[in-house]
Amino acid sequence: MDIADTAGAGARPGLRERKKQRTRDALLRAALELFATQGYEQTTVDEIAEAVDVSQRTFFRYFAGKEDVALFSQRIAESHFLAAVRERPPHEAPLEALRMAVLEGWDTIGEAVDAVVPIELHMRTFQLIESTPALLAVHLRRSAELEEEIARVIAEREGLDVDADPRPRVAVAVFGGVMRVTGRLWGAGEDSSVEAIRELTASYLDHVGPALAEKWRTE
Amino acid sequence: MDIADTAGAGARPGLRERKKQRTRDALLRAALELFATQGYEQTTVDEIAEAVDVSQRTFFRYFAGKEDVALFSQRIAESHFLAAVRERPPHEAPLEALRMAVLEGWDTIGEAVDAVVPIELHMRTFQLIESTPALLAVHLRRSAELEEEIARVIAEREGLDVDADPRPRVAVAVFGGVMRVTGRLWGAGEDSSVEAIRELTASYLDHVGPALAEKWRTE
DNA sequence: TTGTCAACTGTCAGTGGCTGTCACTAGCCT
DNA sequence: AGGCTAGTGACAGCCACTGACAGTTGACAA
Repeated sequence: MDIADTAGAGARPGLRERKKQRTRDALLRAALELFATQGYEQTTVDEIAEAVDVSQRTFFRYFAGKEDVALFSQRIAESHFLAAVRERPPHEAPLEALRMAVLEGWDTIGEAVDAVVPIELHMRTFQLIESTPALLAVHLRRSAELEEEIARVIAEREGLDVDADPRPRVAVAVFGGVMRVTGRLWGAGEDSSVEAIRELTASYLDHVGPALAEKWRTE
Repeated sequence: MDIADTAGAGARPGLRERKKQRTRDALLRAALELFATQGYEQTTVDEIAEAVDVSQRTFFRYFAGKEDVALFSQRIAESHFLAAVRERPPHEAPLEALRMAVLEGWDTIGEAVDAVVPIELHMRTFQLIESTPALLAVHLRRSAELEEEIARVIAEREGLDVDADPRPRVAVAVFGGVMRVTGRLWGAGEDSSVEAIRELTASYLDHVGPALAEKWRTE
């Protein structure tokens, strides 16, 4: 038994492991920085690798592909949100739980992401994704996968079988639809702050009821 | 003035045009057939071109890329659905109009698509899209674009400004969310018939109300 | 009919994302 | 100290896609 093995959370991984972590980190930041300044398509993998002074081959050993780097911090945000949903008190109605989870997710996104990437860069990357067709496509597919997971969580909360009762998936799909619109609109807008998308989300969720009403005209 | 010019709808385009049409058609069918039998990723553009006996370069003159061919008949289906929405009587509530449009869209999908591709092949391709990550991603992005267009149509129906009132986009997003789930579930299931997805769609749309309810447990 | 023009096509060369292979270097562990 | 192996670079190769150029073939007028 070794000291490092007993050090618990503060365990210092070996030199090899630390080096790996540094390389992955450097690649990630270099990539996002390049994407943000030159655009995604205008940046080649060779450039990213060169900026970190490793071979292109090594880049592909750390990331599955160019898209993978671009969407890396998004993945963290996704699991952050998923965790928030799981922690919602069981007495809340499904849609209320989802609503609270996103809002709280946005409030605490900083702590979750900052360890890997500065939030400001994360948000700029989010905007980049919304305006880059190739990235948006993959992002949407992954969102669909996330929705499936969330649907299972909701079903469990309510003690239902996802495959037997359509409501979990429908509820999550409805919710996901609204999230997508807000993401798009936020990305197209000027204000790239976290607060901006948080408020937009809250506002749009409030309009789900009215949007489903039979008659929209009030007079 | 030429006979061909006066023949109206039955106008016979020149030989050159006919040849082009035949090539495009041959490429499309060859591609879909190959995709259906070997899978999308296992099929190279060279194979498709070779099957039609044209150069690879020519393939790219007809289609923007490999994805483009795979999603070609989908595009027709999309505009078919969009047209159906536009033709809905103005007295229907937004969500009702959307619901009717899809259902009617499925009922008449045959006439719309068959001119270019046999429906059976079209439906098989749809399933292929759902099970091929790269295609699904692009499909979802295009669906998002379609939603934007539909939101404008809905806004116009109701005499609203899309950018001022959130309801059109929210309503369409909700609807789109449900459509996506049904598409996914249908794709994962056994029955690849048009009727199957039509019924699934109708059923899931009926569950939007219940899914948004405060309490799901009835007892 | 013939000749000119423009559209369509094939060939070739090249870029960029991505993968397999293999030899070599450098942490790790005894 | 020395063997083991994870991690890396160099190289070769596949595939989607693009630009450039030259050859071919319908379209159209003289």
